[in-house]
Amino acid sequence: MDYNFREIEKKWQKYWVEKKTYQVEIDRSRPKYYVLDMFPYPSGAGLHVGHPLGYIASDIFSRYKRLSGYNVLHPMGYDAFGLPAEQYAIQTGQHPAVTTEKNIARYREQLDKIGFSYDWEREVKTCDPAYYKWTQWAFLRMFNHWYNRKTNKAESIEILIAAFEKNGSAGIDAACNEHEPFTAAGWKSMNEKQRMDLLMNYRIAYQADATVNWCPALGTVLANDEVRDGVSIRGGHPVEQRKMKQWLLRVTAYALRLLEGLDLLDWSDSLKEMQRNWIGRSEGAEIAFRIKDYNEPLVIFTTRPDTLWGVTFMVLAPESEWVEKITTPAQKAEVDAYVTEVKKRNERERMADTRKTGRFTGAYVIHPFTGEEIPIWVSDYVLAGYGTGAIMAVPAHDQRDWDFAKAFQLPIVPVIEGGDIEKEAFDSWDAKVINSDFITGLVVPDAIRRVNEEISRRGLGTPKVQYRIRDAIFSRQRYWGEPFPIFYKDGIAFPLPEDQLPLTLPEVESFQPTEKGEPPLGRAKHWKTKDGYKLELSTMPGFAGSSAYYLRYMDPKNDKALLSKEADDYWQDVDLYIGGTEHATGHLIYSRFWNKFLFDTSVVCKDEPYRKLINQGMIQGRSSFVYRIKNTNTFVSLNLKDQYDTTAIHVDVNIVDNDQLDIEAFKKWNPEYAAAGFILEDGHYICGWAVEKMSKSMFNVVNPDTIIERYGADTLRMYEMFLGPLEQSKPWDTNGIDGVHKFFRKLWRLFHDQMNAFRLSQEVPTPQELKVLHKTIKKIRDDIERFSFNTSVSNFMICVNELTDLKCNKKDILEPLVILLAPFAPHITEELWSLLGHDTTVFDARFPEANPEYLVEDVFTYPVSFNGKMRFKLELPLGLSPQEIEKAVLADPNAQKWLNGAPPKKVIVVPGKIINMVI
RNA sequence: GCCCGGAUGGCGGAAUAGGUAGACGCGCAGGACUUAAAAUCCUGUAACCAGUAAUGGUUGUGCGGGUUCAAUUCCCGCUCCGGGUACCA
Repeated sequence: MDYNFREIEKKWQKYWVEKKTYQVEIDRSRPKYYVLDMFPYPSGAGLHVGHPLGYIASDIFSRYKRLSGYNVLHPMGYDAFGLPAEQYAIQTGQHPAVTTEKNIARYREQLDKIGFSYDWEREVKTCDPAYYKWTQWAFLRMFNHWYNRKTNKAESIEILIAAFEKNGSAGIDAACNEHEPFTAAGWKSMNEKQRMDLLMNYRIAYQADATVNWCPALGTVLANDEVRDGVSIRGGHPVEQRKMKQWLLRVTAYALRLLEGLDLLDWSDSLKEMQRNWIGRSEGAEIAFRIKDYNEPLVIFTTRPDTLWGVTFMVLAPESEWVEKITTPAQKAEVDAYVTEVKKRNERERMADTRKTGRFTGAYVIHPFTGEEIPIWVSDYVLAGYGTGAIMAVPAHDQRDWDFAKAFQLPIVPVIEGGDIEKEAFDSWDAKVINSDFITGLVVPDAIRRVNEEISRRGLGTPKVQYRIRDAIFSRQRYWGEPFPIFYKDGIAFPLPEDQLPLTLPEVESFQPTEKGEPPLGRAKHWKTKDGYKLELSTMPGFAGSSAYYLRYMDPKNDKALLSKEADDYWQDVDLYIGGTEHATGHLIYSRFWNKFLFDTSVVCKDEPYRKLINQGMIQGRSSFVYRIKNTNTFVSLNLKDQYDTTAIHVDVNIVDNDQLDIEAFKKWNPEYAAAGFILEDGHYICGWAVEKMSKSMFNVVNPDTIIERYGADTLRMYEMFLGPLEQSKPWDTNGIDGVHKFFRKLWRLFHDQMNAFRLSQEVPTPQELKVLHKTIKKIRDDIERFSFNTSVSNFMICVNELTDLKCNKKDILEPLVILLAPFAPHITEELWSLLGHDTTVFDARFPEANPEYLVEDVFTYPVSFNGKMRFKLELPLGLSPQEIEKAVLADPNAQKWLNGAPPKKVIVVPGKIINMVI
């Protein structure tokens, strides 16, 4: 074999480990560059060819940066806590730590075969106590900080306590939960429990009652996607909405900074837009409506105060505490029954069902301007968690209110000009307001301003900004996660001292909840502090460990700090982050929040963690089908199947090559088909295909190991890039892989003679050869800089094709080419580099620069167009002026033919580009 | 419903700043080498029309308009596909 990729790849992978080629240290003589991949959750299924797509791209960029003189940090690790391992543990009794370790080993083996330049000395695993010590540490810091809205940052809780001692709650502007104001004297008179309860309203990591999906039979909180039709997917047990004490992170305090920070990031617009929608800033006003026969007003939030005169009813969320307070005795039975009914359904179901239901409470508010009585209803189309959990309904101009009004025959009063409110609600920003007292005749934005002024003046309300984003529920009633460094004394939550971290996950004999309904940690023996106080039983969610992992890579073995000042100062932030869009609103929000908190508290020097971010597209499966004639064991080839009545059956894509079925392998694949008959076309069985999600059940999973075994890692890497633009989703289709593999063989032959002996010429290259090389250098540099790796592969092919045509085997041409290709195909290039006589890695070389001198052209073949259509080509010297070019073209017999004797109306000459004549 | 992408040969895709549409690869067809096959190499390959042929012409980047000497590229209006999000007042 000429190009022996198996031997070459094994040899260099071993070399890299032995020589520690990819180990990096702080080196102030070189600029840093930090390239990060979103670390994987090590599932039991291993990697399929879709997973490495982003890793290959980031690896190419890392190697390119290294060759360009940067000190590149390119680490990898595992997001190792998580639900699948725990579910598996419940089913099989195997400890999640054991299965996780096994899966990690398998991932590592697969990753190593692809030839990545990770510095494995810096590997992190979120389930490692040495790692999660710092997750717990960050949680404690959040517990001990509050958010000061005056300074716009997190500050120590001690500062807050000092302020309380001096002035009570007066003068404090904090992101906090609602509570009664108090004086300094009041504070001083409080006991410890009262003070701790009060401070809990301020902490950035705090405990509060939150509405969750609670499954009593399983004894745990479930995520929305684990519940369907009011029962748990696993086991079919009923699930109810319940308010439960949970740990939360005050992400909302950072809403504005998370929103505004986006502007400076080099992320795709679509991703930023997703985050903006998730944060969901909306400007409006809070308006107080006096409740008839009641002292306290009902406060609502609206973005359209201009529609105040169109309000015909009010609606409360079923969970609103107002419901119980104001419902009249006559309505009570009906309302209670409704609220109970609604509470059985989770939020997701309520949102999915847009039919309007509700009940009248019997109570009324008084309209602040007209003095009219307006009925108060209760309905589940109003969400408890947004705004104040109550709305003013304007059915003429809000479709949801319109639907509700129609369902319950409530009046619909138009206050905005235009539209047909008989058919649907009407909404407009540039229409005029009607029927509305002092704002009648104003356009909507002016009307809003005017109403806001008036309600402020009369003390009815204030302009307000609402955010859709909510504080993150941070506790799970689960085993396989980070334990909280929290203990309870007399029912009060206290932080564990920092020197007792990490608080390691205890052993339990079962991963099920306890009989009392406590989380699995309730089973742990001695789950107490040294002094005998009970420790928190819930654990942290999946996003805890992934929120600051990029920082830990900078200084992974530090046992004194999350990272040293020195490491932070040198590595700073992630220059390039590559990963999937699925983390747009989870990890990427939490991680930014976490980083901003650490920034506020001077742990890190950067306000944003990920400067540039690229979302690689998903690789979908390309399923293959065989067609069985109904009620037979005979299969008919794709193009003949219409002559029969057939059933399409998924067939393992690994026994299909270029859509041709390997019939022998097919017979062995499933005993049912051992005796099958086949109707062939041209001697082959051709399979049909479809693009579907890559999954076991579709038999379309392709494992990178299989591809590497057959073609080598360099071919896999290049082919994944060749498939199309990085950010686009595309099906995995091996139909083109031969072309890439042929490229490597062709490249190999440039360096070797017919006997496969390495043979290069020392001759001085011709201008033509230099041009091919330098043209390629320029293109590859451009391609890499804009992450257009698919075109790089094409350009390498063109280069090798042209050098083959020139029969060029000159060292001065091929040596730079090797460096150019090294980021893409590290194994073959290391081999060629060493054959070239070097005894160090090719990655210590310098990336070649294009010399424009070799690219200078003296002639250009002009496309000559008539009315924009290209008709013929004309070669002219490049030095000519537009006038000379025009003269030369008009003199050409080809032009005369098209001009047909008449002079052109106009001639456009763009030197070096095009000639266009208008006739 | 709303937001964001996308649509180019038989297929994946290219065209980076409005300037030769279809680079590169696959597939397919024909040929060379071979007893044969594989591998390799060479040639051709958007569609349609005319011609034995070289060649010539017409159409053509989802659809309909527009701007321009010139549009895959910019603008307006649609269709379809993918993703995100959804009673957020």
